[in-house]
Amino acid sequence: MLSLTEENYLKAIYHLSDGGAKAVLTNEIAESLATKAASVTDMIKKLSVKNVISYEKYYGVKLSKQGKTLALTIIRKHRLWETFLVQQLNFSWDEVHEVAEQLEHIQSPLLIEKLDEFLHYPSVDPHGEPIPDKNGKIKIQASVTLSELAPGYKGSIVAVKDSDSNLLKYLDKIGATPGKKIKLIGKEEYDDSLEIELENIKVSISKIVSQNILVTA
Amino acid sequence: MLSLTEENYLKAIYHLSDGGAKAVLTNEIAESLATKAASVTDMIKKLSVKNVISYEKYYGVKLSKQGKTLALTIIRKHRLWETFLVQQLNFSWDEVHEVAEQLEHIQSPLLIEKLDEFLHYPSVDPHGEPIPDKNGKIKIQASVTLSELAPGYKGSIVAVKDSDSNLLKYLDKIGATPGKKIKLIGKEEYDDSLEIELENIKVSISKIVSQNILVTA
DNA sequence: AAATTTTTTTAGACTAGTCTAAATATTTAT
DNA sequence: ATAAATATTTAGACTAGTCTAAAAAAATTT
Repeated sequence: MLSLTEENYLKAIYHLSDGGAKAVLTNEIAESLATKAASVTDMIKKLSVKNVISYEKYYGVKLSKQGKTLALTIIRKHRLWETFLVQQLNFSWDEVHEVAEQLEHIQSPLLIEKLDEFLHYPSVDPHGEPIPDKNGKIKIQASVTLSELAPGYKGSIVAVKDSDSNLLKYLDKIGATPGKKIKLIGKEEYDDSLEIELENIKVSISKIVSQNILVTA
Repeated sequence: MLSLTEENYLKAIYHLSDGGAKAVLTNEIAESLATKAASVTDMIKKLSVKNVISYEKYYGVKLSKQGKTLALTIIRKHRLWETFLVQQLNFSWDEVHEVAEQLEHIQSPLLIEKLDEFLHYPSVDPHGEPIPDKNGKIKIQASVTLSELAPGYKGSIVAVKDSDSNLLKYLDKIGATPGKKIKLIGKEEYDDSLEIELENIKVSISKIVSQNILVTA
């Protein structure tokens, strides 16, 4: 059984390691959790003793199989709650992140089972991110960030990476939400801003925004 | 802003003081929270500094106006979540207490507003207990415990006091749920057990059970 | 290859909440 | 009214999680 803080560390490590694929550095964790490297070192030791990560001094951290499963459970809960908040309680997609950060720590497997059923077993959350099933399996939809593509591309929006409320409000305003058809018209070499088309309307978006939009590969 | 622990103390004090009516002793709080009197003394000092209770050494604790409001907010959240779990997620009424104990600490006024609306502003929870509205107002349904009444009484069940899962399962089995019509047929002087009638079926219940059933006055 | 910079770890201190054991106050019984 | 019992508080210690400052290791630059 993990404490709330331990769960947050595990989740951060999962995201920073691209789902457990690569090792994560102490400083990366510290930055992501807005804490200090010294605190991270301490927590890493604790998590290591609990066998949810493996840890080598001055090297970094990798999730163990068990750690990965636990991280996926937390992410599953987070995304199911976000889905509930948007679909059932009429939250807008930019309002749900902070609340879901709290709800994801509620301990009750039965609750999550029943919530999943209530929502008819959704496969993606309101931001297009996949929801792990109860065994931790994720259905990955192949995607690339819009910033990696060249003019001429046609496809549709899969997901939005960042949960920042201002970004989400902006994307909502220009109609850039998961499922929408999108065309890449042009690219400005000077600042890498993109000219895109959404439902026959052309919009220009900055590089940083384009890096947060995932589209069909 | 209160910590989770502080919220639990406040809630315990609210219940033990009959809604803020009377002073509560250190030992009562300790017993109710399964902690030690010394810990209670420490916490009492903290809550006192925060002006949510008033405290006199060797005397006890009373809720301040602000403390009462905060306690009611927590109770409102608890009972709304219980209602959600039973009505929407198909929990049985004996399964909801522990989960609601966690959910009641989620901090988001918007969430509670939306949940209340989603549930169509319920006035009582699945156990018949009244749900405070957003201003902390409670609609009290006049009631007495079954144990106080004499044979010949006819009325209906208002609420069940204890949240113990085994009690609730038992009451469910004999059909003693809020709203049900009930008659008091007889009383056994030796052990104060009662003969009652629920939907034309006679059942005998023990004194301790009768003390937990609230019926219309 | 040595010097410098960056990253990570250790050492020691702090807060919230808890505990045990001892001291003190209050209540109850004689 | 005094003794005994009970309740409450204080004192000091412990854990989880955090921090700053200093030490140590690794990476980078020259």
